[in-house]
Amino acid sequence: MIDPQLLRDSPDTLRRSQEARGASVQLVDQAVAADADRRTSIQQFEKLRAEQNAFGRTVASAPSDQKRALVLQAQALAEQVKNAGQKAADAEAEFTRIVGSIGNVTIEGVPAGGEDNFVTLREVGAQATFDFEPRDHAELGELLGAIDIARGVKVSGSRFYFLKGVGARLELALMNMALDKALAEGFTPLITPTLVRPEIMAGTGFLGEHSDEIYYLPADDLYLTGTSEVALAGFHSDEILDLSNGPLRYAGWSTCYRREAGSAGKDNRGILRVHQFNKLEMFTYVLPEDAEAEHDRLVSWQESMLAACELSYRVIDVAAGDLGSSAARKFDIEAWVPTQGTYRELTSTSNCTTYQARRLDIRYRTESGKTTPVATLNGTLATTRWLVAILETHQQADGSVVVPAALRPYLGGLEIFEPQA
RNA sequence: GGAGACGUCGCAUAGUUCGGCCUAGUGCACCACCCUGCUAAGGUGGAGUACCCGUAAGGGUACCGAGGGUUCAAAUCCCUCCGUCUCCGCCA
Repeated sequence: MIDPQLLRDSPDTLRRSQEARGASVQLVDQAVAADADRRTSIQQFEKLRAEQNAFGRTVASAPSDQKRALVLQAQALAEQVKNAGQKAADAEAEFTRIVGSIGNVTIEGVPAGGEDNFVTLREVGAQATFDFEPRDHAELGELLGAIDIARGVKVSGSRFYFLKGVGARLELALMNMALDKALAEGFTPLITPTLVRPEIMAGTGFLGEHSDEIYYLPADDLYLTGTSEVALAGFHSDEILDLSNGPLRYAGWSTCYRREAGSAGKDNRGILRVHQFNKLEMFTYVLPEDAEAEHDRLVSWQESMLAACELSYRVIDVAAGDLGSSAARKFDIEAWVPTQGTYRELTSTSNCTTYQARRLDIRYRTESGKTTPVATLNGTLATTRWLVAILETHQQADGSVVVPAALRPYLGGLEIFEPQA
């Protein structure tokens, strides 16, 4: 949720942000009107309620012969209070609905426009070249006995797979390397629930535009999370945090589930786009004024992971129209995928400023003792998808794959994945 | 899965019998000041969260796990949900 104060003080800021996102500018004016409406109806209700409270005390202390008449009067007042209360509740709900649909205010410098309007901040590492016809990761995975797509489909349907042998080991190695990286930076590791309640899913903003991306279990009224961000953000919901010793940083590991509705026919081959994968996610709670610096730190940690995997990549500043509603700015790191001749997203890191925290009621105390929302940020440190880029980038003519040096300690010293006979 | 108990302002507790004297008492911890010659004790006062009005001082409303209901009036009565604990059963 945006800061309601901003709505009153500088609605133009919000209008510009909505415009950059390609979202409704008119929504801002509706919100301003709903805010005014809400406040007058609250005033009316509270005034009546105060009268009723005062009257109640006279009724209680009145002699019994007067009580009957007083109660009669009180009944009329109660009716008015009830109506005013209903009106106030309705106005509040309407205000919340409208304000809730306004996206976070984008940060100065975020490119306007849609998916294709991103700005490339930097390209790092040479793109792999081969003096043979490179195999794609699906083929390599089969050759190495690392990925078994056919059996995944047999057991669970399309977009499911088994990681097997060195494939399973590579994924665990990658996750462990990422975890060590996180530990070195002071993160607290968390293994998070992947089934969450509706309030938590709604609080993190995933039930809005992404709702048909999410698996839902009606028998239990629970949602399967598409990222541990959901549980990590919910972790401190309704709490007042102490950030005086610096940011709270969590590294959450979990399996992620995505329906991939609407992407039928897209990335059908291999494990680039699947219904289930694993991810190590960074999530940090920081003071609002430190959020942008923290965002840069998250990106640099991600970059060091890609560098450790010896991948070629670019960092992009995602355009306003392609941000989720919670994000004020988002950097994606995309790795070069040789057989596709293009960059594909391996990580994403969002600065949600105070937007997500306001909805989840996560605050800290300022020096004056007032409570105010914290800023939250999240970013990927490793996912199953990385296997695609790692396998393809480091392949050799015979179908073997050289293991990046940094990963070897996590694979018992294994230096090369050999094709199976 | 069966049976039962419980959820109160940081922590601990009172209040729920029989609705109004609860604007929720008390202890501990906390903050400020006072007193006291010293690691202690005592005194006075303050202190929750959110929202509304107000430049402010201040005033008001709501909150007793959550949401509904009954009532002139709900911590207290009724319903639903969530959670915790104990015992039994079953099973990793």
